[in-house]
Amino acid sequence: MDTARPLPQEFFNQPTLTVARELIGSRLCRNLDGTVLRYRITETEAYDGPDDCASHARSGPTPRSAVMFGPAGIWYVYLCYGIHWLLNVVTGPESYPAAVLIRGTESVSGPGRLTKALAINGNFNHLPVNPESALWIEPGEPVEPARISASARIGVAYAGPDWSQRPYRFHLNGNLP
DNA sequence: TAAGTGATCTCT
DNA sequence: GAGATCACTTAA
Repeated sequence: MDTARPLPQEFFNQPTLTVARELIGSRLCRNLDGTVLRYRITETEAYDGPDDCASHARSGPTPRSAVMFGPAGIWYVYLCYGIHWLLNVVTGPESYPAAVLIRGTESVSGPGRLTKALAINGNFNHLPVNPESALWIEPGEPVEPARISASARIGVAYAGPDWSQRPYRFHLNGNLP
C-alpha cells in the first residue's frame, strides 16, 4: 500500500463532514526548505454550506471567503484575531461554499499554533493541496471509526445554538487538550 | 480572566 | 471612512 501518495483533489470533493472525519489520522505534510515534516491530524472542524451561520460564507462570497466557493482541494488561509493564521481546505463541489478547518495534530494543538509550527501564512491562500505548494496531505494508518469523536465547534457561539452545537468537530479519542 | 492584534465586514 | 467583530493565544 502506497501511503506516500498525496491525497488527490477528488478526495476533497466529497461531503464536508465526510472529509472532516476522514482527515483524522491522515498526515499533514510540509516541505520546509527541502525538509519534509509530517504531522498526524487529530482534530478538524467542518464549515458546510451557505446556510452555516458559523461559516465565513454565511453572507455570500466576499473577497476573503470567495475561495470557499471554488473547487475542492484548495487551501484557505486567513488571519484570525489579527495574530493567528488558520488553515482550512476547501471541500465539496464548485459554487458550494464549504471547508474543513485543521485544528490540531498529534504534536501541536490549537489551529494558530499549528500554522506557526509549520510556517504557514497567507501566502498559501488559494494554493492547491499538493506537493508543488510545499503543503499537502497524505493518507495515514487507518483509524477505527470508534476512535473518532464528534462534538460542537469551538468559538462559534455567535452563530446561535442550532449551528454552534452541531457535532461538526472531529477528534481522536484522548487527544483533546 | 482579560488583553493583544489587525484584516474584514457592515453600516453610515 | 468609522466602528464592531472575530473559526485564538498567552500571560496573569
